[in-house]
Amino acid sequence: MLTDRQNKILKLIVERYIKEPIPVGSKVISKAINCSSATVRNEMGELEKLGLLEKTHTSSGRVPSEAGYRYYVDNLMELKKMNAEDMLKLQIVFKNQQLALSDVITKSLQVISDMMNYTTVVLGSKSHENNLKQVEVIPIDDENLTVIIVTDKGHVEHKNIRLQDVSLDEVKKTVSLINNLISGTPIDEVSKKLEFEIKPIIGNYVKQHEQLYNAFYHVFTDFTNQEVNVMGRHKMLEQPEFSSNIEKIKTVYTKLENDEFLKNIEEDDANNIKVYIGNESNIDSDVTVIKTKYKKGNEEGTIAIIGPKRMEYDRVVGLLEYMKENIER
Amino acid sequence: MLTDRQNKILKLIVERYIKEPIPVGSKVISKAINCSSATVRNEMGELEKLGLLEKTHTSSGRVPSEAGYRYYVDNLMELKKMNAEDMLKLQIVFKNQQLALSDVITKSLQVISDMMNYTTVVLGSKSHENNLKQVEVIPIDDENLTVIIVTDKGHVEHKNIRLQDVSLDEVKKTVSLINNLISGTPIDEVSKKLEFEIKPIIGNYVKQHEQLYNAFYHVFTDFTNQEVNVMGRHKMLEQPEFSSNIEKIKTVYTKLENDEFLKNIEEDDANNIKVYIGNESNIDSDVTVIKTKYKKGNEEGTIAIIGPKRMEYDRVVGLLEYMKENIER
DNA sequence: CCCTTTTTTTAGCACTTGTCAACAGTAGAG
DNA sequence: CTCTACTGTTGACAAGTGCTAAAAAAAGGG
Repeated sequence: MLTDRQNKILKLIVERYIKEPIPVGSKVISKAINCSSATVRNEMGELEKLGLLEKTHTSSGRVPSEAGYRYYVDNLMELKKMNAEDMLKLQIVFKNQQLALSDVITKSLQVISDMMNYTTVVLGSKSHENNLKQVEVIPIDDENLTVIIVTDKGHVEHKNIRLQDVSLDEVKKTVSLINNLISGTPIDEVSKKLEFEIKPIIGNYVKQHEQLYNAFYHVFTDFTNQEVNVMGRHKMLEQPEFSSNIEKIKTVYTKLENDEFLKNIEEDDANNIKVYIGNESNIDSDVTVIKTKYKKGNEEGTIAIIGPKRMEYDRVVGLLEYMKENIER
Repeated sequence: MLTDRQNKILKLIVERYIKEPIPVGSKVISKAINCSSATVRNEMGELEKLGLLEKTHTSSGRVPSEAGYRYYVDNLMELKKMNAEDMLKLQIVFKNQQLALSDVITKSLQVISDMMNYTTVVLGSKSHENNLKQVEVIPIDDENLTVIIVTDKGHVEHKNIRLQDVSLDEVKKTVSLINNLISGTPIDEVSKKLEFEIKPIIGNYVKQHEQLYNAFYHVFTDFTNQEVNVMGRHKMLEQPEFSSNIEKIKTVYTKLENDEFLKNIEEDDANNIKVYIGNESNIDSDVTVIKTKYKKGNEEGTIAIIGPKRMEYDRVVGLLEYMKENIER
């Protein structure tokens, strides 16, 4: 357990370092807490022994360690209220009644990325959690048609397919078969069910049944198994810890462009706000991910803010809380 | 007009520099053309006077200038045939009969990005060139529904909207009004026509006509005015000219993430393959864009490959020619 | 006051260029 | 056939540049 003074010092160091990424020395702190710099040095030494601070080299100021940030987030941080201006910007998006929920979320995270200068991510619900609700087709011309798939969680997706020598009537019959026989099935299992429950039936009355089956088969296997939306990737470039290290930029950017990778953000099923600091983020030792799940009716997903380890934790956590609240009611 | 020997030297320098980004000196060339290095130096001096070569500093080897690359592309380059392996990879995509054309193109450019290690871009046709063909609605639940818009160029898009206290019947009537009265209109002008031709009519029989009108209005104003698909942005990071210069990475990446910006690639309406070298690319002095339009039936768009100025022009142009051929037949 | 890191300075190395004088081959005039 | 003037080529050398590693100086904190 830390003393009050140690807590105070640690908090000061973390917040100062977040403000400006230069190691903070004992002098600056001593002024702020009315102690001699020597006293502060002793306390800093103690905090270093506890693994909460570290030095970049033998004789520099201290920098928070990963554990230091963790301790700060868990024990010292005071949530920051949003300022009126930022709140207004978000309310404009929220108040737009015509927008579907998923669009509201995407747009507001776009706004957040710009106002916080961090990268933001929206993850939809996974396909195995989505059940097929409805399939519709719209003919485009004699060869092409659009298939629309609606899931019970409100996820809608469309795909264009090409069919030769298949009549629209045959397609419509097949669609109504699918709607009657396998709606309610998790999207992931639809293609399997198509094979065993639909293919045998259409084999009897559709000439090009193999082709028709194949087309629908691919529509469902290609179904986005989880929507991933990343906003403001380049905000990461502005962070000084990256703009001086090309290798880091490469690894971070490659991960930020890999949807499959970003899906891992959702690994934790907790409903509250989670903070993954440095290596915990699985992206880079200098990256922090803050995320939360949201759930409104039967729609759910994850929103995340990605920034440097030196991120403004108090502002971001406060903001995410505000977002979650606004989404869920 | 350049002499044969000058052409030969310029070609050697460009190709060598493309292979490895180090200024090429007179010795290397002298070996390749059976001349003394002094002779080569004389010729190189001549080429520099003509503005085709330049030096990085007073006493370094020569590097092609922008005009040098231009001359190479226009006069010296011999198109390279694709190797069998690469061709096979693309044929797998092309041979997939069920895929709609736009999906074939996107997928094959994804493949190309991986095999060439360049960034690739697909631009769809612009919204003002697309005319509304058909609108459909699919009810999701009592508040939400999906609107599907189909254009005459085969572009399909769907949007989810929320309507309160509007009956499905009213929506369907409105949709059939739209289909009857304003299909054929350029997408850009649909919202205007909605106001003058649809709004007055539905005002008579729909209670929440304002809301209904607003929803459709936004569906059309939010219609993607041009689809932009970028693949393999991070390939740019691997290029040595960028990985040693953070500023360049920032500017290039910010532009590569800005869809509005990328749309400028299509400025030129030419149908053949166009090469924009360095500053001509409008992205960065070290970036080259090679692009071509394609047109198949009533679908059209632009595909582009973006790489360093030091890009393998012969391979890329050959590849784009192959792509264009395969798409258009 | 001591100590370590960081920055600046310095020196040496490897490389390429430009220049110049010598040289070889060619074509035309006498 | 020979002489001459000219052009293009060659080898050698001095000068300039960037890069690297080592040494020296400066800065900042304990």
